[in-house]
Amino acid sequence: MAKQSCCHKKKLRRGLWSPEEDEKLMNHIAKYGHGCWSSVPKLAGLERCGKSCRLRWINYLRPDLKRGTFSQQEEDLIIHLHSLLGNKWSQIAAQLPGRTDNEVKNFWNSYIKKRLRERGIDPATHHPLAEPAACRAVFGDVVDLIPATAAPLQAPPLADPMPLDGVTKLPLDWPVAGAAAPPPSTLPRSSSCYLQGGCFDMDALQQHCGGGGAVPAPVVPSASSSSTLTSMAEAEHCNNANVAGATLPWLELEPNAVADAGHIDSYAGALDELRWSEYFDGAFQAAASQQGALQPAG
DNA sequence: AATCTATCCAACCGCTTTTAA
DNA sequence: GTTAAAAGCGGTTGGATAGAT
Repeated sequence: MAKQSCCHKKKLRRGLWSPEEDEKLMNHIAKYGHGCWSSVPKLAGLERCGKSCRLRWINYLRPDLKRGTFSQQEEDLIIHLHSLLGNKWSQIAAQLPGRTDNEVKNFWNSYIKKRLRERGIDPATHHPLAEPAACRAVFGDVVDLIPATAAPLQAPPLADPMPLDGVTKLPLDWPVAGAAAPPPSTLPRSSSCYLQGGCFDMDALQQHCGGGGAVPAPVVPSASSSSTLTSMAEAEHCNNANVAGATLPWLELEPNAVADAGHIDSYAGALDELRWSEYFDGAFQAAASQQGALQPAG
């Protein structure tokens, strides 16, 4: 027989919370704090299990919750952090003030995942959805720089479970794909892929290219509103494209020329679309052809 | 207007980790 | 060192709602 939850065992209320229950829980915590969660329902006069109370408080009642739709910056940050941490929702949420792990997880599953797939990126690996063989054909041995794990952009095992906390509590106004990045010394090594405009590991790449500055300057997208989806594409491919001598077409676009702020959003959207279509139609093929040119004849 | 379908999100479930006795 | 309880976490489910037919 399947194990029953604590709520089942004690025949406690389940399902959605009523405003009255919320009020009871709020009042109790406001007066006494939560203390031991298992004792909260009894003390607060609720027919819920402590676990349920805790969840309700954390995900819904906490006064410091932000709620509402996620901003572009938050979205960027989530994607970025997911590429580093994987499905560590609590750790990702810890970098987003006022957001809960549940909220971030839901946002990822219902929105970002879909967006990434639409863009041809595997949300699980942050790699293009292209066939591995085709990918290798295009990117050649540069692909070897990418760890063959499920999460290629993932940081190395973290000694501190949450080093990001101490090192880079990233401000939400930080321009993820914008202008100057924070000093590299303040950032996790593995973050360079996004923060510096997109390399998996500049050192490794440099070595791969023979060192001595053979690596082109990192590509720093100029569009202020460009999403991390774009950054990811850059992070995923810019090295490949650069190494292969291809220039990403959108880099020449000048969003600053769009003076009317009211059109920024639609412009950004259009720009995003343009980048992706041009990227796959242009730079991708350019890289492919370049790669082909590098292959021994025959 | 009725029905179907897709989407979103709050809440639950069960497992793991941490803490206290 | 062992054990049980509590807390934390990530995956999943189910209900509400919006949009399409």
